[in-house]
Amino acid sequence: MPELPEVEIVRQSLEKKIRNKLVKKVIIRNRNLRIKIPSNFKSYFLNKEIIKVGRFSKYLIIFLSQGCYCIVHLGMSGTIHVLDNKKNNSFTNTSFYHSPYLPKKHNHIEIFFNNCKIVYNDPRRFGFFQIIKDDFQLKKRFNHLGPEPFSINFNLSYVLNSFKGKSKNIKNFLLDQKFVSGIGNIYASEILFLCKINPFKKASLLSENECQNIIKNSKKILLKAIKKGGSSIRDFKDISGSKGEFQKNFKVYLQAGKKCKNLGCSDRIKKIFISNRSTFFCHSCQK
DNA sequence: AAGAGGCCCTGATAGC
DNA sequence: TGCTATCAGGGCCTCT
Repeated sequence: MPELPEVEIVRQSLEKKIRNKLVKKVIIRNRNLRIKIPSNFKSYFLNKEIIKVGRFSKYLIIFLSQGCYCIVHLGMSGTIHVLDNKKNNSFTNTSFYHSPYLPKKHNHIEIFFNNCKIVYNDPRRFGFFQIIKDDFQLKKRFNHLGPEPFSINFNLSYVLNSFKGKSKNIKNFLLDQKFVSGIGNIYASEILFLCKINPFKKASLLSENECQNIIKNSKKILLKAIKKGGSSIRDFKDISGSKGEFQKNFKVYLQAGKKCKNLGCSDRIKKIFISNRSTFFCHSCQK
């Protein structure tokens, strides 16, 4: 589900809800996420304050008082829900008003505050919560990831240098988090359509101008998606259950068989598979 | 050693 | 209705 824009939407709404709040109670219902929840997990949250909620790439970073962090990754199907406690008097489940958006199954983690609780739901359990004990470990944790598209380090010389001598196609490069972090399968297709570059094209064959376009349009697409509240296909919603709007702006993703949206093009969008990931493009516009 | 593919897991949907 | 097959927004691991 979540690429950088969706995670950023979750971050923004989550921070408003839990910043500066004290954790009163934690319930773990299923420890078997992608990274197993350790037995001492609760102690890092209990009676700690949420200093802020940050993000790098597709990872949320919960800053906990006393210098610890909790990294949250939503995997493919993870969602975070906030439920307000309008009675404000106890921590039993029934004291929280029912949220119509909260699924009945797969609510693995619940973190309680005085007047609300957050619930982590993840049917496929590809996501995780991971405690990071200090700044050094935090830096190390993200060491293998490339710059975000917004970073000044994601520039022409970096891109040209990364592509040099490589046989990998550009679609796989955009999905490679070591190269650039935060782009996933939806936005990779959208970016390449905007750049008019064929997803199969070997990155080393891209012109300087095409590389500039990749940089420019990666920023453009992700920023626009954030502005629209992310993309909601299937089940992405923000923490209060509102859907994003960017899926209405998809030019190629999930548009197989439909007419290309470029003016004057009468071709239809094709769906193909590259490295087992669905890829959408216009054969006429993307060379 | 770069790069492709399999795999972790459950649910929704399509087709019979 | 109910079975089976396929696919899904990620990322790590293994094999070639």
